[in-house]
Amino acid sequence: MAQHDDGSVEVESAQPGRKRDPSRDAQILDATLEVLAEVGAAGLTMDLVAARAGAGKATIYRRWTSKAELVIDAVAHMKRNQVDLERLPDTGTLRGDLLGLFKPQSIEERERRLKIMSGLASLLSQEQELADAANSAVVEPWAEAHFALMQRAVARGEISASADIGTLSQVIPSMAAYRALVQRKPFDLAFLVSMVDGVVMPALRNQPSDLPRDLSDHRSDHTASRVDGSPSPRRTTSVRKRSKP
Amino acid sequence: MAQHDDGSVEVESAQPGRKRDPSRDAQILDATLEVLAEVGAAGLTMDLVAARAGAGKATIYRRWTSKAELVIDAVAHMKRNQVDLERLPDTGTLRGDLLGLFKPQSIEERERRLKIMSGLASLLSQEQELADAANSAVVEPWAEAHFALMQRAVARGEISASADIGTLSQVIPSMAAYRALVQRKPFDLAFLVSMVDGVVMPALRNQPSDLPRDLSDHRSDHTASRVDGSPSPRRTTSVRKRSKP
DNA sequence: GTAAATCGATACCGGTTAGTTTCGGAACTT
DNA sequence: AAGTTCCGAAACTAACCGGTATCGATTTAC
Repeated sequence: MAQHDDGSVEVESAQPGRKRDPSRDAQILDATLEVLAEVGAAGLTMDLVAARAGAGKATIYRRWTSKAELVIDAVAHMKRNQVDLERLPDTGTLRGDLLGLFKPQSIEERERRLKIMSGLASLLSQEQELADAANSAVVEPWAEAHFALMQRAVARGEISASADIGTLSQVIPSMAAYRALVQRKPFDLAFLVSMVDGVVMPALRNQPSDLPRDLSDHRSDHTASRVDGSPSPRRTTSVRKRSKP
Repeated sequence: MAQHDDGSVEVESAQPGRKRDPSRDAQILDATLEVLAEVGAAGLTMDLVAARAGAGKATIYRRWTSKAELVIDAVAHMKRNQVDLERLPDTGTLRGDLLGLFKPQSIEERERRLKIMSGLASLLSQEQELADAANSAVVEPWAEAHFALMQRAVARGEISASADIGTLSQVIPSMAAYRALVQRKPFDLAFLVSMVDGVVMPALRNQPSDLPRDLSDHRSDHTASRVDGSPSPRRTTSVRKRSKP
């Protein structure tokens, strides 16, 4: 900023002409998020965003240099109104607090966020199939292994039979995958040890059954379907073609 | 299949000519995975795959109808050689078994898988920035909230101060994100309850410190950086441009 | 009122890439 | 050896899309 002799700071002399509306930015970012949630990042085009925002492409390029920057900015934009750390639930018990996080913040807002997140992943899965394939190729077998190990530990009496090993067997594989996929941190021994010693082993040493239940006690719908620990039937994603039409 | 009067089944009469080599399929799928790991799904082109496989594009299109099917098939293909449920470690303790899973299976093979998975997500992160933005917009604030709640529960004496709340505060948000991103299952109350009652609460009720340690006791490098539970400085992903060059 | 600046719309350019076609050669069957 | 089928290479087509340029309309400061 240029400093003048008289100590005044140089001000851009006001020019005639229309002013750029800054609130337009948010509208465009919102439109971007909507398109993202609908067609996914793979199907997102600048023309779609422009049409949705009721704007010209030129207007968008006047504000962001590229599609990449627009999308990144839009995703960062959705941070606003996220969980408010000043207004946390306070029910007296940790369990109540954790569950309380579910309701207070507008539930449809979280739904929207997850939809956008799915839209991002629809990069991953223009066809949902791809995400399925990745999950069943990497995470599921791993979770099955954990499940089998835990089941064996139950059998030998090392851990309580009432532990929710269906859920617990998915914790490390899922978090490792998320870590690799999004956080891009290595799956190293340090991570594994803190997961085993900080999460899984402590959890296994407690029976969840003697905890208070103030919400309906849904049993997990996502527990491993392999109750016997047997290997799952290998899902053959056979999309091979036999002959061309 | 046509049935004849004499009871014999019609057999395709063998024709002269070269036979299609089925092992070529696996080579092409492997090439696809290699390319996937190197340039990501976004940068994957049929020409790259063909070149890597030493094949013509026509050969690929003779076997798969589209790029999407090829990639899905390739991802499903990598399921082979996954964790072998028949050869699980057996160290006598669950903790040992869980940690034992880390070594036995060829470690570079798992590295490769995670690389492929990252390749898939490089859709997500043509620029790593996008994944960062998504993570810090959705998961991090959520984990911070959990961290704050847990810290409060420690302060009031409800849970042990030795619990690894840095790691534990990330469990539910990360798994919810993975669930939304890849598994495409809803984040509903049933899931939340089984995570809270099956994983987090049981884990919090145990001190990890009195567990046996037979591996170096790395403390988690991934614990929440907010040790005081204060809201993080809002990361302004400001990629906006000021003026066109 | 007028000049400057932004606006939405639209046409356009250029690069990329999925998918097709063609072709000469090689392999396998009879 | 002959006939047939598959092969890799490469040229080709067509579509899509990011990004730019242009234009007439509109707004606002002076």
